[in-house]
Amino acid sequence: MPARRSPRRSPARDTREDVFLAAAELFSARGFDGVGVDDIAGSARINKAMIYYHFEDKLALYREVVRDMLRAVGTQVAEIASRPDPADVRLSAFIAGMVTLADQRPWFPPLMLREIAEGAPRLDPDTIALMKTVFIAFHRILAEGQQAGVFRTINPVLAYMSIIGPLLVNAARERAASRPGRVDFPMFVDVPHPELISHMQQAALRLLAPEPIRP
Amino acid sequence: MPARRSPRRSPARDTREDVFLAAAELFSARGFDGVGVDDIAGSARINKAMIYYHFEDKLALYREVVRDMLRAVGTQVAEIASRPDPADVRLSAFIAGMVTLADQRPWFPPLMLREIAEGAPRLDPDTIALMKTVFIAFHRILAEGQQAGVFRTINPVLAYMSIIGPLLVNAARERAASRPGRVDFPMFVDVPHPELISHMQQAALRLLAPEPIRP
DNA sequence: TTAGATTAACTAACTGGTTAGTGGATAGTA
DNA sequence: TACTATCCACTAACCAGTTAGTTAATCTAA
Repeated sequence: MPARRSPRRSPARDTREDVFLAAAELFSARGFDGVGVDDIAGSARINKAMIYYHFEDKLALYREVVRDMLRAVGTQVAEIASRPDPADVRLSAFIAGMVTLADQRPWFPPLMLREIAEGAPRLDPDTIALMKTVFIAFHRILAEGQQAGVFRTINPVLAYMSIIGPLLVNAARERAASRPGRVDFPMFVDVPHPELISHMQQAALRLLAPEPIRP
Repeated sequence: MPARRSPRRSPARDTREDVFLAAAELFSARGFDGVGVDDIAGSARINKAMIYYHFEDKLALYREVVRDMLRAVGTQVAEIASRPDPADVRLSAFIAGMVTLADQRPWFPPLMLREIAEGAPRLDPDTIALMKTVFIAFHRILAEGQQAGVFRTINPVLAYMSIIGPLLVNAARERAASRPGRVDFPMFVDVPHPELISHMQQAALRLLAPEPIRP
């Protein structure tokens, strides 16, 4: 029998990793329901069946992407929160860390915004627990800063929103703008990361400063 | 010529409106691709074909939801921006107005976050233009405040993100928390709107205050 | 003032295309 | 040979959109 199969892919490639990255990219851009398993297979240049060989199903693949990203964020911010530095320094590091993580995993912000928008109905309890970790790390910095007198009294949830909200929205906006087929929007300009970081650090410190702005 | 009649089988029920509201609710919760036309029909308790009787197709229905919402936001913030009040007063009104609008059209924030996350690839130029309107209104308040010396120099895009980011994320978070099948999250607590408004107004004024926070 | 004509509003059942997931075969490797 | 990685071809379910036909409110004319 003559072999009618197409040639095998070179073993140097890590198929599982290829699938993961393609899935992260696509889920980030179009959401869970907006991406077909065939799309992922095509983007990763592998056969669709390989996805089911390496992952249980589409949902498990999606969860793995989200879990990977939340694990990275969670461990990093927990480390920052437990440093011996003063709270305002740790807060600045928290912000810089978030920007860096969004740079390393650019699919993180849009994916996160979607999960917030729909109340994370697809995530398992373990992954939800990782989301909590990030808030808890922020809350620790805030509470210790308040005890030390460098931060004012403030609703922690609102403070958290005021910091991660702009970071997520800005990152998602930039990412969407950089994708092909983007929309012409005066708002869709590039902001250099150093400028973004110092803006957000300044905004956070102004938000939390104990004295009123105009005595 | 005889006047065109306006027959209504059962005047108590407006089918088109029912479809619109069901679609807004579902698109907001699950996104364009996460909602089937059958879902909308079922939720509105009408036959699926009626959706195609009242709207061109699924995409046209989606666009109508987004356009309605952006029109309301656009006209309201344009009106606020053109008031004779000082810039800081207008900025506070801008924030209060956004919260009120999110209250009247609760599907607005999640839908908007999704559109930001994916770069609004489904929206037509007219709808995009409405999005620009909102930014332009904010920009006008900011620029006039800077000229009057009540606001400091700041990147307008970052300032915009710093204000609408928390508003959108917070509203989406609250909405997701109130939906059935929600997730248990310490962050998912209710924040009363007056508290939210005054927090965001204070945050915005602190962000834009000309003097450094610690002289 | 009533018998038909007209039309908006509606329904049930269908169609053609798509999608998540599978079964089974093949090839490289230890 | 046994095991792992890979691909082809298929299926069952689903989903956007259509079609043919029904119902009832209003209009027209004798």
